[in-house]
Amino acid sequence: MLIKDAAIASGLPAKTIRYYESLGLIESRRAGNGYRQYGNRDIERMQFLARSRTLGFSLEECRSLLNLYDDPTRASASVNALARQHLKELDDKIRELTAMKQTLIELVSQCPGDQSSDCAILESLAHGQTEQ
Amino acid sequence: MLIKDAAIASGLPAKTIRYYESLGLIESRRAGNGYRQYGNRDIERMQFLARSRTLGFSLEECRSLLNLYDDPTRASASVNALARQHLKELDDKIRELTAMKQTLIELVSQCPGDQSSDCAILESLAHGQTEQ
DNA sequence: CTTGACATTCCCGGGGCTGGAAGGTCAAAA
DNA sequence: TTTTGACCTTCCAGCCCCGGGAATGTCAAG
Repeated sequence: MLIKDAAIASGLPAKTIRYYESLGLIESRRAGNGYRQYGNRDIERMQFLARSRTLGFSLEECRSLLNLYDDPTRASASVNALARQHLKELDDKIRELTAMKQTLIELVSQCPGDQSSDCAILESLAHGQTEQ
Repeated sequence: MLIKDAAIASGLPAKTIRYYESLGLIESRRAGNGYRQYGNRDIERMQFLARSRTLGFSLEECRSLLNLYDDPTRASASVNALARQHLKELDDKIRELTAMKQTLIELVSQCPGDQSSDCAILESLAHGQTEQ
C-alpha cells in the first residue's frame, strides 16, 4: 500500500504521515524504487495517532501513548495519569476561553452596533477592566 | 521612557513590543543613541493590544481594532461585527475542546488505572469510536 | 512515446512569540 | 579612570504542527 492509500485509509494526509515518520512516530519500509509501503499494522498505528490527535493530545503525548500501547507490561495507571493530565489541560483551556467569551458577551451587549461611533468594546480595550 | 519601563507599564514583554513594532502595530521614536522612547499614548496603545490579546483576538484582529479606535468616523457596528465574529470562533473552539473533554472523561472512567495492563483508553485509540 | 498520476526530498511560511548571540551605551562604583 | 553591570540594539533560530510548492523520479495506461 502506497502513501496516498494509507492516507485515505488512516485519515492522515500524506504530508503528515511523512512528518510523523521524520519524528519517529511511524516507520516505513521502502519498495525498490524508494516508495514507502504500508501494511495493516502501519495503518492501525496511523489511526491510533489520528484518534489521539482528535482528542487533543500533543505529538509527544501521542508518542508516550504509542509506547504504552506497545508495552505489554504497562500499567493502565500510566495511561490513566497521562489522560487525566491532558484532561486538566483541556479544562484549563476551556476555562480560559470561557472567561474570554463571557467578557466579550458583556461588552458586545453594551455596544450599540449602529452607525454611532460610541463603542463600549473599544472603550474597554482602551481604558481597562478587561481582566474579568 | 525606555522599553523596559514601557514593558512594565503596559504588561507586554519588551520582546513583544519590538515584535509588534516590526508588524507595524506600534510605532516608536528613537533617542540619539537609537534607543526606543515611549510616551503615555504609546503605553496606552500597548495596553490596548495587551487587553485585546487577553480577549483572544488575533494580531490581525487587533490591528483592525486599533484602526477602528483611531478612526473617529467609525461605526460601532463595525466593532460589534468584529467582536461577534470572534465570539463565534471562541464558541467553536470551546465546543471542540468540550467534545474532547467529554470523550476523554468517559474513557478515563472506563480505565481501571491500576497495575493491570487492560486499558479502555488505549483500546479506544487503537480500535475506534473516538469520534464522539 | 507521452501523458498524468503518483512518488521522492527539500525548503519556506505561518502565529505569536521567546531565547540567545554579538555588539553598543551609559551611569555608578572601584 | 577604568570597569562593571544594566540596560539597549539587531539578527538568527526555534517552538508546534503541519501545508504549499519546487524540482525531480517512477510507472501504468493511452
